[in-house]
Amino acid sequence: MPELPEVECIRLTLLPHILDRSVISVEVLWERTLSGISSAELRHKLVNARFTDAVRRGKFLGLVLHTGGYLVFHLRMTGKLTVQPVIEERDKHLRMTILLDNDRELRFVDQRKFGKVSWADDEEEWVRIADVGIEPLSADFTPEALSTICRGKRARLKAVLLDQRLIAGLGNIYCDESLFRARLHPQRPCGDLNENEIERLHAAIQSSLRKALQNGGTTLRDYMDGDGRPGTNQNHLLVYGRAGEPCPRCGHVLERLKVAGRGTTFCPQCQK
DNA sequence: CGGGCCCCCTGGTGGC
DNA sequence: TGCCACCAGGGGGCCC
Repeated sequence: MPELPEVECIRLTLLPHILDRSVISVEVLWERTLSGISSAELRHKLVNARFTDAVRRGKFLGLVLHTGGYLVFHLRMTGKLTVQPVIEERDKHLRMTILLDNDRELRFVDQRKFGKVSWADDEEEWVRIADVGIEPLSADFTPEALSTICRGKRARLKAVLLDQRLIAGLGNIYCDESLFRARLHPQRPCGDLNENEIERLHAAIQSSLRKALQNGGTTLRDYMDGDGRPGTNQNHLLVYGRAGEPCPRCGHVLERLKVAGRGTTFCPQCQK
């Protein structure tokens, strides 16, 4: 499940492959992958346009064209974006492919069909589509900023961390990892945190995301970067997917519950 | 405001 | 070996 670190790794690995490449043709194999635009319209926007940049907001990836337009991706659960030689065999879950001017294709593969591709005519529209909260690795994300987000809220901590309108890019994996690192219970009412707990949570969010970035993302089943390579962060997860195993901090058995509709792994001993 | 549920999907799992 | 119910999960929508 691509979250902020995975989308960022895809952005970084994709960029050198698409930079200054022009679009020859566009093929949409599953029309419902598109959101807010038809394949005919998208073809019209893309053919002969040249990629100039790749940007990210939360889990949204924007590939920028020289026309000022943005090809916008949200990978949701199983979306994958790679650039590969056109002669290479196509995955059976290929949903869209864009032929570049160097005999390579930008391919969007998405087994579960939850992923979405959309289009923004300009930066303003991109900002409107990728309308999410503060970037947790930006300079703006200070303990004070986190405190403001949490203040007065009665919602559970995990629900707040998962809310993309508040903090951008955290999904189930990095929520559980961050809460464990911060030694905070996922069901704690958000507004109850004291200053020290806010600081712990702030540091934990940043360190779990930075570590995942360093490790090239977490590959549980599907994730791969723009070069088609898996990440290694799955070997460094502390609690996610480890229910029933001993807590790496205290040895108590890690437990699983449902919070905000998501499977949640935590240590009942360490996380208060 | 917040929680719960459904829906979109597919493939893996476990029960019979 | 086969069949089928069930589950996971990001996010939007809806209801209470």
